[in-house]
Parts: sequence; structure tokens; C-alpha cells
Amino acid sequence: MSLDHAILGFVNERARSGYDLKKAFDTTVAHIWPAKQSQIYLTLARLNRAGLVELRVVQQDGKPNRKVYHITEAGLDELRRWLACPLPLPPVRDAFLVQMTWADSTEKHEIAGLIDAWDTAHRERLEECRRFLCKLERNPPKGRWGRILIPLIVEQLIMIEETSLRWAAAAKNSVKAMPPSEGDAGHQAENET
Amino acid sequence: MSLDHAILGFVNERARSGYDLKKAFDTTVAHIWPAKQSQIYLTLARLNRAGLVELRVVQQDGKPNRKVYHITEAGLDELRRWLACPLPLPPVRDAFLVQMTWADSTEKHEIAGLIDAWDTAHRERLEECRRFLCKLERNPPKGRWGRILIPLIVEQLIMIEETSLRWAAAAKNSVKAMPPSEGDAGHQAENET
DNA sequence: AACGACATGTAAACGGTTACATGATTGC
DNA sequence: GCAATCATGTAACCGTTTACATGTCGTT
Repeated sequence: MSLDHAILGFVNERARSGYDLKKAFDTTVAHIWPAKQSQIYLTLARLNRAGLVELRVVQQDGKPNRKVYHITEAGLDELRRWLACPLPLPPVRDAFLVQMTWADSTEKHEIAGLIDAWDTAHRERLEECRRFLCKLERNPPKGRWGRILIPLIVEQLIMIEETSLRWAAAAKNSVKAMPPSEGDAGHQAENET
Repeated sequence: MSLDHAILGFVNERARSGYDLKKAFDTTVAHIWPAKQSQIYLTLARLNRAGLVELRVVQQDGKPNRKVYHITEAGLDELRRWLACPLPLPPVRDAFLVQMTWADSTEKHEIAGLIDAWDTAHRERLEECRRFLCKLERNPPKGRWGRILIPLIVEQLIMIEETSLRWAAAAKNSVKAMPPSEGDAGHQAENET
């Protein structure tokens, strides 16, 4: 239940509403733990029932009232406890690799197409990460550890995206070196006269 | 719904029972798409209702009867259709990186501990992948594409694990270079006199 | 008049995990 | 006697996604 702890971390930084949290997620940890608005509200309600956060309603005029959540003693304890224990690695579950596994049921040009699409998707993700790293450099996170670890996290994402792109290049070559499938006539031609 | 298509791929290779499929998953695609026994049976029943697979019951004596599933025309069409269309990248969702994000709520030795544990977990995963690659070399997958793409898939996993280990080494150094947290006395000593 | 920002939620569905249930045969 | 292999399933739960619902204010 990491969403719980991601939220506890945010409300520990400072008291926030569900709306604030959604924005905080989208602008910071969306790369490593995306969260939908609905799930944030649901989780906030559950954390409140569990006594890990408390809320006070802030009246506003012209705007809807805000429910501002702050962390409790119990919540901080729970956050610290969680922060101290190593978690199992998340399982790899990548449909693209499943598609590669069953490539014998398709044709060469379609395999090449899948790899191309995968490559451009990762290229876009890499650019996103690089943009985010620049943003971090322009206004660095506060906190002794945050200032060094948060950029490090993004660098990990970048390293992995770069690895994915290197792999895609190798895979493209391997596919290009293979003779075309039977049903493939007219598709493999694009690059040769 | 990639489990559906992973299963369609397997029953397209050859007719299999739920029990066979579980073994096939565990010995081949478990690295890229793990599946529990219960979910395989559930999915098989659904694929059957949808007309993508059919079954015949194979009587056995001394052993429980087998329900052997084979792919239908519609199933093969669906598999081929799926194999032709690029899928969105799976979202990254790594609790360890969330822990790094909130490192300011812990102490130095605990951060170091988390990174160490993460490092050894990835080291084990890397070894697993390498063992699997050796197994593939000793008896290579059949199929024009399988023979080259399945080892390539495992090489991707290996490359990414190696990248993770390089990152862990860098992260350990960054953490070591930082002064200890207040509550940290007596923990940071292990390596210096 | 339409759209985006502000702000809160609910309901249904989906994919996956955990745990339970049964029962014969084979090998240590 | 106990565990593993063979073989099938169900039920409850959990985290996530998608879609729906409401309403004001300020800007274009």
C-alpha cells in the first residue's frame, strides 16, 4: 500500500487537501507512482478512518470549501516505520515483451513496427524525464536528502530509458537481418531500392 | 488484458491444460508476465466463453482428468490482431523510489539500508536472468523469431538490472558522502575506525 | 457561450493476489 | 506417515481505472 505512504509523505511535508495532493502527485512523483484523483480521495478517507491523518475544513467564499489534511502522531510513526523496511521489488509485467514472445504468429514488418513504436514511446519518456530533471535543477527540492536523492531518482529513470533505447536499436538490427515472413512481400521494402 | 494473449500464444503453440499453462508460465514468461494458478483457470474459462479457445476432456486413470484447451479460428485472429498493435508503455510504479522521495523523514543508516537491500534484490534478479539465458542457450526456443527474440528479451532484462546496479553503486556513494542524521549516532560507524 | 481552475466525491468494473477446497498416486 | 506431483476450481479481497456527478468563478 504505497499510495498510502506517498500521501503520508506529502501531508507530512505540509497540510494539504485532496486537490493539492493530486497536483503534487502530477508534478512530482507521477513518474514513479502515478495516482488518479478518485483514488487519492478514497485513500485520504481511509487514512482518516485509520487515524493516520486528520482534517479541518477551510471555509472559502466563491470557491468550494477545502478539506485540509494533516498528519497525526500515528501517521508519522507509520510513515517512519514504512521508511525503515525494505520492500519486495515490483514484478516486471511488460506486454510488449509478451508480444515479442509470440512473434512467430505475426510477420516481420509488424514485429519491426512494434519495436519502432516501443522505441519512440521510450524516447518520449526519456525526454520527459530529462525535462523534469532540468526543472529540478532550476528549483531544487528542499530537504537535506531530497536535494540529492530526488534528482538521483530521476537519473535512474533516465538511465533505464537510455538502456531501453540501446536495446531497441540492437533489436531493430536483429530483426532487419532476418529474411522476411511469407506474408510480408511489399512491406520490407521502404529502405532499399 | 495481456494475460489473455499470453495464454492464447501458449495454446496456439500447442493444446494445453490449465496445469500445463501454469508450468509453462513459470518456466518461461514468469520474468515478464507472472501469473497465478487461480488467474489462469479464471482466464481460461473466460476465453472459452468468448469462443477464443475450446476444450476437450482427456480421461486419465490414476490421475485427475485433464481439460485440454486448443485455440479456435477466432482465437488465432484475436492473437494476430493483438500482435499487430502497439500498446501503451506500462506505468512505472516503484515503492522504493517513493521511499527515496521521503528520505528526509528517516535517518541516514536506514536510507543506506534500503539501498543495500534494493541492490541485493536486483543482484539476485540479475543472476536469475543470467541463469535463464544460459538455459535458453542450452536448449534454444523453436520458431524463426522465437530463437532470436526470446534471448533478446532476456538480454533486455539483464541490461536493465545491470543499469539498476550501476545506479545503486552511485546512490550508495552519494549517501556515504553525506553527514549523518541527528538520530544516527552509532550506526554510521561500521566502516571507519 | 464555453472553457479551465477550483474542489469534492461515488459507483462500477477490472486485473491480480491470497487463501481455501478436494483427492488420488508416487516416492522418500 | 509425509511430501510432492497431478489436476481442477471457488471466494474474498485489494488496488487501480474509468466514468459519472455537482457547482461557482473568472477569463476568453
